[in-house]
Amino acid sequence: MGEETAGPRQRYRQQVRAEVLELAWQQIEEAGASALSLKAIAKRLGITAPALYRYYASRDELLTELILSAYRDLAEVVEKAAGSTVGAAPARLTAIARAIRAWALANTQRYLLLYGTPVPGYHAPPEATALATRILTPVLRGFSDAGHAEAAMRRAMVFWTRLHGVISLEAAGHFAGMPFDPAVLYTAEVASVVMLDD
Amino acid sequence: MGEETAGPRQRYRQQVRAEVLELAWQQIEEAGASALSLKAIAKRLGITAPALYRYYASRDELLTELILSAYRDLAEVVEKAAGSTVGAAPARLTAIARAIRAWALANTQRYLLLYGTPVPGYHAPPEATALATRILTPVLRGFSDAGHAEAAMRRAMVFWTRLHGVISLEAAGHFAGMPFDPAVLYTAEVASVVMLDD
DNA sequence: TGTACATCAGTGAACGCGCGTTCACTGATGTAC
DNA sequence: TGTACATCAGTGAACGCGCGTTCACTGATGTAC
Repeated sequence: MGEETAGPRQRYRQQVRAEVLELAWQQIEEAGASALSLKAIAKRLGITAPALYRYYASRDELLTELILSAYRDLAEVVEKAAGSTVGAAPARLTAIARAIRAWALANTQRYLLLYGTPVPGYHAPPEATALATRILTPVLRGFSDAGHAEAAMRRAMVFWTRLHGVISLEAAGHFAGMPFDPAVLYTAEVASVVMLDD
Repeated sequence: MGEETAGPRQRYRQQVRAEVLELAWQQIEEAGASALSLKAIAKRLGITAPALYRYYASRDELLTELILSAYRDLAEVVEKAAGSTVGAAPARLTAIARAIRAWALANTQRYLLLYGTPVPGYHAPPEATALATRILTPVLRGFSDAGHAEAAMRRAMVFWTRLHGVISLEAAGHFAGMPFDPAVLYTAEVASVVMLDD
């Protein structure tokens, strides 16, 4: 009790914590997750490094917070896309796929932090796995209209891997040398799995 | 001229260069590419760090050598798989796909170095792009049996992205929380693109 | 075969850098009476 | 409304660490005569 009536200090705390996250994202977006540095964030905040420890206990805790908030962000995007689309399942799945790609391209490093090469030495908390499945839930629901549970699961996995295949290569810049438009490829891949029947 | 008659010093040089690469791979396989450290390699070689500069001019040059040799390695694997399979194109493509996955799982970090999140601050040389297309060439040839060039190209890209989708998520450990066998999924995905017709 | 010289692998000390993290402290802000 | 006290955000100095890289050097090895 007393937690819901946050005093001015609590409010300030939350605000600075959010600012730290924001600056951390900027830093990651510029140079990748392994370049995340508490000292650099402190400098940009106009604060000395030790002061940061008032808000995050360690670099790992900050990284955890970043990953969880990215998962939550993406989960909301996916759920919103699923919710705002009326009509049949295929249309809903297509909307989800589009939303994911848009989010991934707008937040390249954030996407790679979630689904790319793992940060060496860092182990994600169990909560991350829970959020990852939460993101897949609307997809699973989209496929469960027709067929039994196991078939729906398999198609959800195909949905995930096919989309990730295009997005991750694009986000990592590996399409640079290829004479092919990833957007066109993506649309085709989405259709391939949404229309799939077996 | 005179290059082909390598003296003992030249031979020794090449041998140490190869040893350095080997230790670098071990290091990368253990802690990711961003953990690559000249000092650590030197220590493992039983040599002081400055001595390494006799063999590689900088960390970047070593990284370039690592990336190029990984590309060459994978290219050989793919070409060998393509060459040793007699018969129709689908069988050849399936063999290629199997070889790629086997290589990727045996050399997780090496695969991620080529196709995963790019190393921050490092820019691959143009030669890398050439090797990347060389790897795709047997795939392209496998699809060019039927259809015009552009269609073959598109199917090669689909081959690439679908396989990468499964492999990269598996290599990065993102299948851990999923109730699905990536090997089964991979086989199905390979079949999906090899059998594809449109 | 023996000697003089050139080559060059490897050493040890040192550089400047940025990192995460600790510690004892100051001083402003909020709270209780 | 005014004062005394507690809280706690932020400071500054310092720690140990590992990094890439340079420099002048030593000493073993290969080469030319």
